[in-house]
Amino acid sequence: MHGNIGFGNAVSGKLKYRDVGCGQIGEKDVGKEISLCGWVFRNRDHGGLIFIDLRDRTGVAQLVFNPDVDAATHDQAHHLKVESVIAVRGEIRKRPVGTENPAIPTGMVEVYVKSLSILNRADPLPFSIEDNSEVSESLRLRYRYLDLRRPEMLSNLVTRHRVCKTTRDYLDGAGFLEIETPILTKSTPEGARDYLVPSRTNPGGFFALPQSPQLFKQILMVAGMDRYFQITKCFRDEDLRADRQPEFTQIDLEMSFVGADDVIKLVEGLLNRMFKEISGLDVETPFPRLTYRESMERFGNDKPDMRFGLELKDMAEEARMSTFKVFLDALDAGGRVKAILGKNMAAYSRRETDLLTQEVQAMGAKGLAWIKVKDGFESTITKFFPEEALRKMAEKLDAQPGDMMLFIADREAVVHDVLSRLRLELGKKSGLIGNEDKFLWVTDFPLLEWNEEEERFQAMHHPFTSPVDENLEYVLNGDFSDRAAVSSLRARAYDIVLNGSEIGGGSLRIHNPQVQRRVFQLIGISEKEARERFGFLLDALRYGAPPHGGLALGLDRIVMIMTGSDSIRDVIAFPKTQKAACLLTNAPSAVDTKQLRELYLKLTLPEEQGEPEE
RNA sequence: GGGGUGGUAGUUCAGCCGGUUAGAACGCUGGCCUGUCACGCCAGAGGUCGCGGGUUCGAUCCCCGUCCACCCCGCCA
Repeated sequence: MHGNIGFGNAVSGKLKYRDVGCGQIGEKDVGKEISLCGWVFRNRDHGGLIFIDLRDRTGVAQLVFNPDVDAATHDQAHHLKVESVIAVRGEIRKRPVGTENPAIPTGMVEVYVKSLSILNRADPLPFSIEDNSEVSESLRLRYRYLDLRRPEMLSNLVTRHRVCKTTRDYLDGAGFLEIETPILTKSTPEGARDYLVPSRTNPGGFFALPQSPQLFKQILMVAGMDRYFQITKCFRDEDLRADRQPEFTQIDLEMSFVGADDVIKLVEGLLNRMFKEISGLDVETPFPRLTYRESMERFGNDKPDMRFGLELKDMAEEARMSTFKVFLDALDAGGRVKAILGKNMAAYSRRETDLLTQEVQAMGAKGLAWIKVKDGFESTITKFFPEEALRKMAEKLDAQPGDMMLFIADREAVVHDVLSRLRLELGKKSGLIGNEDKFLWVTDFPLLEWNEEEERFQAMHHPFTSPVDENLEYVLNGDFSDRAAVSSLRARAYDIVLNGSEIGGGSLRIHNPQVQRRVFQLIGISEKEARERFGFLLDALRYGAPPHGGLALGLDRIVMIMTGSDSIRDVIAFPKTQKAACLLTNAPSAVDTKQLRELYLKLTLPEEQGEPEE
């Protein structure tokens, strides 16, 4: 339980509600007369003696109502409803020998209640306040104030608070200023869909809620703030997942006159301290680093879970030794043949391998090739391979008898995508995932990625990310029609990955207006467009912009991992559903036409589904 | 936008291969109980089977549509 609350000073008018928290009484207090407040957690009415567990944020205390102490109070207690809020006054006594409860911190003592006042009588609850209750999520969200009474939810919010507190302490100590940036801001072109806010005072004009404070923090660097941070909400109007909310919180920071290593070192220090102070874990720094390229080659994605092996192995050489058309065709078409180890999967039945094949097909692969390793090699495709190739492949994968080798041959993107997902699944299934937290930096991201639909390049990180020094000359003077050259540009960007989850990312920014213009050009933003959308940034870069860079950490995801939560909703006090609705307040909801008129808005809803009228 | 899982008492679930009175546990209400801690015992109340339509003599069950929650793909620089 968190912190020592100054309950002794909690005075409202002349009435002193309570002396301490329920969880704070102990043997040291035996003999004292005190006041407690809280919620009726459990009610054990023996007719004569009545035991009530009184709960507040600090814990639980057992109250005893004895008719011999005060008959009227005892009678009152007889009618107490669960989750009612009460205040009691009574004497702390040691529990009789043999009736102590070692399961709770206050279990050695109990409060003999002399007087009781019911501050708020509770109706029967829609669900009970228990940690292990499996109530439907919609009910929990609708009655969030009840859900949050569960100790587990409280504990999650306490952890969240402590992450914020540690962050503020650490960054303050490192010379950072906490500065707020606007929530009503300008719509950005690249990236996620914006949440829009119409402007009454500027008819037809819209604010957007920030997807991140990116531009403002860069402007703060130009303003000479040197080191900025903020724990702030970001908004993205995209579809939700178990670890994604439409509004989420970032620990956002930016520093002047730094290189990537400075930012990385600072963040390693922050995370190290967080995990030490909150989880009691000593996270080793510096964290390992992988380049994007290496991460893709070895794990198939840019946020590998480093808690287990099962690395992807390139099998092009062995495939070339074979006469297996599927592999050869993939290679000839410029694709890849790679494999992963299926630990202890040689016993798979035909049915099971078929199921696995269906799975990878659902992920986008054309098929799955497999070779079981027993005394020899067993598969319908071994006949296409010389013995030497089979042995080499087994060696690369460190396959032992009893294992199975799993191959995907396709375009590189498909091979990596499918195998990385397969790797995760196999890791989980085989119980190979260790329980030690594994941090990782992924560096040297491509500057741009090709967008098939729009047939143009777009920024992989964001358009303000600096290219690496070696690419600066090309960015400033090169010929952008050379797609291969443009594709190979790399960014001074870095992501921080924890247990296979991207918990943050950042970069060194462009602080030269000419470079910024050329990058806009690369991603197909015209001079005119750049002016309209980012004129203020381009201007700022002309009036003394220091080299700067920073990073943003996903607070919700960090707290999720620290608390072992499966859902981001369990670490947010008032989260939204998968449809981005708030079941507590019923937002979003319709507004009346007067409000719309004031904002110069007219609705054009799809055909009415309410009244089936002709 | 697509795929999947679920929706039956206040809650968590069972059930009904279409049939007359839809069950359990917990909770709730009343009673009994002076050492419990998920107290115990006895009795009782409690249902639009998510919603709309269809098939049928008859639908909680079958069919179609729809809404809600969750998981995933697309999407999320």
